[in-house]
Amino acid sequence: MSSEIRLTPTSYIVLGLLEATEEATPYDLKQMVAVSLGNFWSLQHAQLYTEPERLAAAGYLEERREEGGRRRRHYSITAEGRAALRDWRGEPTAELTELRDLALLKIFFGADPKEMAEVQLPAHERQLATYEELRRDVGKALPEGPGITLEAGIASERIWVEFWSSLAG
Amino acid sequence: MSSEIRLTPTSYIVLGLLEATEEATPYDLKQMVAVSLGNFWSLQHAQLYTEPERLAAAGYLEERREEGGRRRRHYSITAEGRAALRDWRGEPTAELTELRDLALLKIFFGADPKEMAEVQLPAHERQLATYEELRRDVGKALPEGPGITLEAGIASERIWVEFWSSLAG
DNA sequence: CTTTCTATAGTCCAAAATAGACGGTTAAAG
DNA sequence: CTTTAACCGTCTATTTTGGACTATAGAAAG
Repeated sequence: MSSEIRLTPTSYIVLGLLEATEEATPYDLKQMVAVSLGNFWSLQHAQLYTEPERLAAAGYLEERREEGGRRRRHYSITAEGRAALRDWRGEPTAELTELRDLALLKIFFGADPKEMAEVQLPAHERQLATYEELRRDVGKALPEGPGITLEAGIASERIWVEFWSSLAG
Repeated sequence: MSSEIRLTPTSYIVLGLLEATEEATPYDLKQMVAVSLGNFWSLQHAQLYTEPERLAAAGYLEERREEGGRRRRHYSITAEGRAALRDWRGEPTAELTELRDLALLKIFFGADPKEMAEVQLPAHERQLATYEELRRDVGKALPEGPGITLEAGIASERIWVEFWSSLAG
């Protein structure tokens, strides 16, 4: 049944999304990612095709393939998958936020802060506005987890707006 | 002389560090990363051995190999390397911060926020303290770029301390 | 001196992730 | 019917990760 595979964050993203939906195609997953955690954890769409396959081979998911037409693959989570997800989720992590900011990297190596701020400030303002709009529109309806991450996103964008403002002079 | 290679952030990190030092071995680079941008842009030490080789093959670096003993490789940046770095640095980017936060990911999928906060809060407090200490000790001596990124690190850690505090109840 | 310990320094491999090109299918509009 | 747009999926090359593994140099201990 299950060969040994390493479960990565990508794996848990797939498991987590499938726990909430009972069944989904990679394309469905792609859509879900796009509107939710894609905002704070980027991943390649190709991975949403290969990862479920890997997970299915290891027994964490079950695959059902359409007979006719597109022969889409539909995945659902197994008991084993649920268990793995539960274990992972239950284990708090002390790992720190990893920040990958190209603009900051350039500045570290001597880019002009003011010029950079002129480009970064509007970008972050837009992002902040998007999040706040999201909160206004669907905030109340969100499950606790996504609600909290949305707040985190807003808090962090606020900081960046402030930060780049200070450099914009 | 230079075959075509794709220059990634890793490439510019190597070029940027070498611009500041004239000459360094991969091990030196590793040390530099550890004390500076390693804080906000993680990379694998093995890359600091393979990347310079790649860059040298493409003409962006020059390699000098020790004759005796360890036969260490010493790299220095070429005019071509400097030009590439200058171009990259001069081009402001609108790309947003990419946030990879395992704790947030777990919470998104239903982990207990309070439990998580108990682990995350002290971790971020420690990190914030480290940065502030760094600023107190060497802050004034830092070049502009690293100084700004340090400020960014501090601002961002402050937010996280605040954020996790609010969840710790 | 020779062993042994520690910090230094480098290499390697398998697996996973990325970038992005490319190719098909379905449905709807004209 | 045909065109177009939205939908859906696969592929390859390259880069990155994680982490095991090896080796050298110098200092300290016997």
